[in-house]
Amino acid sequence: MGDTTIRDGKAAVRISDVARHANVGAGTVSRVINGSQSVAPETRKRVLAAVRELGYVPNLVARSLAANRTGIIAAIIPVIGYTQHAQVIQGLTEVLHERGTNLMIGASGHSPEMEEKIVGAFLARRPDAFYLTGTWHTDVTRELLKASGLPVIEGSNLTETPIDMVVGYSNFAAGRELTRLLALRGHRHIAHVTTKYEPNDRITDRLNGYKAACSEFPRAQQPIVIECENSFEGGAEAIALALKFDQRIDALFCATDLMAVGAILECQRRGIEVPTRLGIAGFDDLPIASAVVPSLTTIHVDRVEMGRKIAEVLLRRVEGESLLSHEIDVGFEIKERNSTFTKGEKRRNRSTG
Amino acid sequence: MGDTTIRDGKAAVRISDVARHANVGAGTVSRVINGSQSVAPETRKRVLAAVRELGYVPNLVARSLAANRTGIIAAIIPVIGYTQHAQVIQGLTEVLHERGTNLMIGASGHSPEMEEKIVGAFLARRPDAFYLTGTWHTDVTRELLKASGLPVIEGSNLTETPIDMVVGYSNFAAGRELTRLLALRGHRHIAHVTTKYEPNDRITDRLNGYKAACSEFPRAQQPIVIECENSFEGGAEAIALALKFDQRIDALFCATDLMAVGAILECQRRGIEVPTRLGIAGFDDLPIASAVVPSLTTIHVDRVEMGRKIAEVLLRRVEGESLLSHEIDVGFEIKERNSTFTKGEKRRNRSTG
DNA sequence: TTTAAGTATGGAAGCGCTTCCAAACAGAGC
DNA sequence: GCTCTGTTTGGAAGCGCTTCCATACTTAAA
Repeated sequence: MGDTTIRDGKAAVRISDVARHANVGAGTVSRVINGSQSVAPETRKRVLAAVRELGYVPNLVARSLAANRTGIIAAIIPVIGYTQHAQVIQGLTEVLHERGTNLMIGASGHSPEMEEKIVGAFLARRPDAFYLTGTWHTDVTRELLKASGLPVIEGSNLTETPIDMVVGYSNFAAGRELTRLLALRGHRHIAHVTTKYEPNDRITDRLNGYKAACSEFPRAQQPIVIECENSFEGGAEAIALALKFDQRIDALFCATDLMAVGAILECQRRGIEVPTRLGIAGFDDLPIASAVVPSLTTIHVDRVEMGRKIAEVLLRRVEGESLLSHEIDVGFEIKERNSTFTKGEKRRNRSTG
Repeated sequence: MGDTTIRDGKAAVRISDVARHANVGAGTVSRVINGSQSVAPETRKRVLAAVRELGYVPNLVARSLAANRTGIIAAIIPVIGYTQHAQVIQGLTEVLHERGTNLMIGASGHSPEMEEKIVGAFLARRPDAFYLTGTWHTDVTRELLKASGLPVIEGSNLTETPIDMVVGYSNFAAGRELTRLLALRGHRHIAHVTTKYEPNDRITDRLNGYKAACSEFPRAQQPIVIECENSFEGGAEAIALALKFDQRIDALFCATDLMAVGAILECQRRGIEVPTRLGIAGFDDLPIASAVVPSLTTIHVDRVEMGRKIAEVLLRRVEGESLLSHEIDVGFEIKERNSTFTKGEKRRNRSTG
C-alpha cells in the first residue's frame, strides 16, 4: 500500500541500509549501536559514519520485539491534574529520559476497576516495569502484575503486603504525628476533615493516624470526622459543618491541602481568626500552602524526588539487579506554619510505624 | 537465556497457540481479533473460546511492527506538574484509553532544545501522532516532525504557520480583551505582569495583546511591563515592584493565575484593598482563582475538553481521514470576578484575531 | 613452523504479529 | 452437471531488529 509512504513520509532508513553502506553485516551495526561486545575500532568508525550519513534512527519497536524488552515504563495515577501525582511523574520522566526509557501513562480516576483495565491494556504493550499509585488495587490487578513477573512499585504510601515493592511514606504516621503536634501546641478539640468521594489508602491511613493520636491523649478526645469533597469548596463547607457540630472545635486537620486552604479562605470570608479561634492544618504542602494567609501547617513530602527514586529503583531492577528491600521509606516532614499554634519548632520524621 | 522466564513470569500465550487450540491458522485468529474481513461465525466463536480459555493477550509490540502502527500517541508538555498542561493530558488520556490507544509523555521543562531531544527519542518509537505544547519549536523539531509525515497538533495557542495542525485559542486576543475589559470597567493605569524565566509563545502573545489594547485607548496608555518569576512568590514581588515604579498603577493584569493569586495574597498581607486600591486579573482560571478572597478575574479555557478534542482529531487523522482545517479555535471566556471593578457582566469570545 | 586461544564478523534464525496470495469450498445460475 | 462468482481459510512472507553460531583471522606461546 502506497499508504505506508504517506504515513511515514520518506521511507525510514533501516539497519540493513546502514550495513550495506558501511560494508558490514547487520549484526555488526547492531553491536556498534548497542555498544555491546567487541567491534574493531576501525569498523566501529565506519558504521558510525554510515549512521550519520544516512540519518539512521533505530526502530525501537523492532528492537523491542527482538530484544524482548521495550524500554517503556508504565505509570498509573488517579488524576494527572493533581499536583501531588503529577510531581511524582515529573521526577520519573526526568530520570527515565536520561536513560533512554520512556513513560506510558494512564489515569485511573480513583477507580480500582479502571486501574485494572489500564493495567490489562498496558501489559499488552510489554512495558519493562510498572508504577502504581497507592496500595489499594483489585485482586485481578495484583494477580496480573504478579504473573507478569515485572518489577512493580506502589507509591505514596507504605504497606506490609506490596505486590512487589513500595516507595513512599507512612500516611498513618504522618496523620498521627501532625495530630499529636496540634495537641502539643495547645489545640484541644481537633476535628479531622476527610474526603467524601475518593476513598483511598492514603486518605484512610491519615484518618487512622488521627484516630490513633486521639486515643492516646490523656483526656482521650473522641475523634470528630467530617466528610467533604476534596476541593477548595469542600474545605469551605467543612468550616460550616464543624462549627455547627460543636462550637468547641478549635482545630481542623484536613486530609488534603486543597480542603485546608479552602477552609482558611472560608474563615477569611467569615471573619474567623486563624489560628486564634481555629487552627487549620493540611497535608501535601502544595505551593499554595506557603503562599496563603496565614500560611498553612502541613505535611511535606518531596514527591519529585520520590519519582526520581522510583525511576532509579525500577531501572535497576530492569537491569536485573535484585532488590535490597521491598520497602523504601522516603519520610515526611511537618511544616509548621502560621495556621496553627506554633512555637517555631521544626520536626523531621521517619515513618516510624 | 532462562532470564526470559524470569522477566516474563510464565511464558506468554502466542497467537499460534490460540490458532492450534482452535484448529485454525494464525491468520484467522488475527482476523477475528482485529474484527477485520470475513470470518465464518462458527469459526469466530471457536477462536474467541480459545482466546478466553488460554487467556491470550495480543503482543502489541509485535502487532506494531507488523502493522506499521503502534497505537501510541506522543505528547510533550513543559512541566507535568502544571495544572493547565496536566488538564490537557487528562482529557487526552480519557479519549485515547477508550480507543485502545496509549499515551507516551515527556516534559520539556520549557526548553525547545529539550523538546527537540524528546521528539527525536519519541520518533524512534514510531508513535502514530504527536501533541506539542505551544507553537515555538526549534527548526530541527519542525523538520523532524514534518519529515515523519505524522499528524501533529500544537496546542494551547494559535499560529498562522503550524507544523501540521493547531488546537487552541488566541492568547493575543485573550490578553487584549481582558485588558480592554479592565479599562472599560474603570481601571486607568493597568500594568502587565509577565514571566521572567519561561519565555514562550503563550505568555508573549498575552503580553502583546495587552500592548495592543493599551495602544488603542483614547488616552493611549504607555504599557507598563513587570517581569517576575511565575509563582505565588513572583506575584507577591510584582506588587512591590509595581508600587515602587508608579503609585498611580491601579490594576495588575498578570499573565498567569499563579502570579495573580500571589499578588492578591500579598495585598492581603500589606493591607492593600483589592479591587478598590488595586485591581488584579489573571489568566488560566486555576481552581484557586475562584476560591481566593477576593475571587480572581481571569481567562478561562476548558483544557480538559481541549485535550479530548485533540485526541479526537488526532485519532481521526490516524484513521486516514483528511483534516478539514489546520486550525481549531476552542475559544476562551473571561471570568469576571471580584478582584477587579465589575458590573457583573459576562462575555464569551471566539478568538477573533 | 605449528598450535591454541582469543577476537572480529557475517549471516541465519527468530521475536509475534499482519497481510497478501492462492486454494478450497459453497451456492447460484444456466 | 458445469461454470462462475464470492466467501472463507491456511500459510508464507515480511515488519526491523537482536543474538547465536560458525567461520575467518590474529597473535602469542611452544
